[in-house]
Amino acid sequence: MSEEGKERSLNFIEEIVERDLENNTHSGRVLTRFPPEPNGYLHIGHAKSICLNFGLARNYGGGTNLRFDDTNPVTEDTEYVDSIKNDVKWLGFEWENEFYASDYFDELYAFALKLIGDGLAYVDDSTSEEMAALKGTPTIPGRPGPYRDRSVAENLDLFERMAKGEFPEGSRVLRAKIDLASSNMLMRDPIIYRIKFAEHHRTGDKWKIYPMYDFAHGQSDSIEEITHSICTLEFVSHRELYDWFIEKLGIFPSRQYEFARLNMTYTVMSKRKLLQLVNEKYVAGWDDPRMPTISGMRRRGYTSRAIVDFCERIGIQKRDNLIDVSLLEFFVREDLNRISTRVMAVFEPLKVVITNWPDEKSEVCRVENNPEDPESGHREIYFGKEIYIEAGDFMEEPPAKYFRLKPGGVVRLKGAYIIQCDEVIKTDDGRITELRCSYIENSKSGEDVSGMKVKGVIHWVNAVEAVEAEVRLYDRLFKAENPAAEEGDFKDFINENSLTVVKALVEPSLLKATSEDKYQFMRNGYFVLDPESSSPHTLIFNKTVGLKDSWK
RNA sequence: UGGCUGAUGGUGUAAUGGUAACACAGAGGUUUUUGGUGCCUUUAUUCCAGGUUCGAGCCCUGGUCGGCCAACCA
Repeated sequence: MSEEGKERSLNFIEEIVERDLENNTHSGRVLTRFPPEPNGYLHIGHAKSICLNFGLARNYGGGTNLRFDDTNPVTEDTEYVDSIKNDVKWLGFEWENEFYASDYFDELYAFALKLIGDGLAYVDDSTSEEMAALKGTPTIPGRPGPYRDRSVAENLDLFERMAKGEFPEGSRVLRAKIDLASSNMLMRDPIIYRIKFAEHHRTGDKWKIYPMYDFAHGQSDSIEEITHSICTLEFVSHRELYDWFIEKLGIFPSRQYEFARLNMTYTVMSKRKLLQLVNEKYVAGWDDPRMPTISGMRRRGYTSRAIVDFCERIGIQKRDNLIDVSLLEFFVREDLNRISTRVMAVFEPLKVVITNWPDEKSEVCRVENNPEDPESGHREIYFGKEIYIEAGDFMEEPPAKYFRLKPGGVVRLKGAYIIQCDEVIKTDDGRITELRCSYIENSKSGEDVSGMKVKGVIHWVNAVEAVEAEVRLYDRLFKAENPAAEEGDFKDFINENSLTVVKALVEPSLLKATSEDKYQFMRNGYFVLDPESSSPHTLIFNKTVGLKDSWK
């Protein structure tokens, strides 16, 4: 993937992998995993993790398991499983195996039994308040509770009966017996199993007890013989526990490494917050084009290539970061510029009548589909007596250096003729309703022998063949650069103008658009058909991102 | 006030004891039948204080500042 001749420097995880390869750790095998919890849709932060995990495997001849971390039946659902699989595939990655932590519930249960047998786990009947009180604080060590020294036999009996559903939810837990005085709070006898009677999306009502993250994740890694288990920084303090279980259980020594999660300006990146936006209807759903979700970005017209390029550019590190969303947009534009079909669409139509054009005459114009791609060919559009231009492309009293249309001025109609503005028609109250222009006869695009030099080129649509379309314009979802870091509720910083809907007139070639096709509405931005459209009668386009605009 | 972890332009990322570089963003120019693209130029960086060294962004010591940890979430 790196440019030839010049070697890309390795990030710290690649260095670890290369060192392991050199030392023949795990016989030179590299197996990573991507472990989402199916309780929400994937976002751009997950894309970073996906690119890391799958990219590592790809570069070092290994594989990546997709493993759903489904240990909490209360929040998880198959809808999320399906969306996650779809998003990973769309990003262009293939997993070695599709696994579920719930596949391992029997083994995990056996692991718990072993710990109890070894005197390393016990059943605690305390309430969560009592437990919290006995746990101490970071500066005050915890104290043992009354159940800590139960016999192995009693623990075994109680735990088996928990599993059978003999005790009510929340009445007892299984805890690892480690060190109540540890400076790491997670080592102060962490809960490893709790009672829940909820229906699990895969195991149904088979289980009445479910393992906690710390007693499922690392063990799942071990069972699959994952060599490099990569997660985000907030799990650093879990690593001590992760290693403790591997040692006490005597299972495959997977190793955990942590990197900084992605943060991006003007959005939020936690599933909890995104779920709130969905549930409280601030957005239309997880795939709302304003969401930082993979599905939202896809619907908005972002390409997987742009997202993958972005993830590669931002790198992997351990320091906290807040990445400028304009970097993502740069990669989106870069990709779209080379692949999108150029078309014309007018958002705020201003009627132009070509006075010296014969009434019924329609003339074909041949326009390039994509100047960046010689293979893309041309298409035909028709020029006629009555057209629409963008209202903003005409100014009655323009500032200096304005080189679009003005009274008495000339402008090139993209792909067609040069016109001159002869007359401005207004209502009584001064509103401009129509322009009367004349075209320059021998100035047609491609066969221009007029000798005129025209600085301005504007887009247009022919009144008789233009098609109406709804266009959804998006702005950032939040007004604050880092809403999650602001004081108070992040929702107070929602940008209430993040969606603007306009009616546009577009060229008829758009009638056959699909949501796979990427378009550039010339001089405006990149657009994609929304899946809600039912062509040909309700065309709906999403604005992916605007063109850069150096005119102000 | 415990433990863990981190600190390089506005934002990211490199430089692995030897000239602080690349990208984005900003500014300016040029080309252009998109005020797009391309091309060129430009602004701006090692948290602080000591130490080791011929030489420190990098190593050592001490500070400062940020993040994470006291869910029957992951």
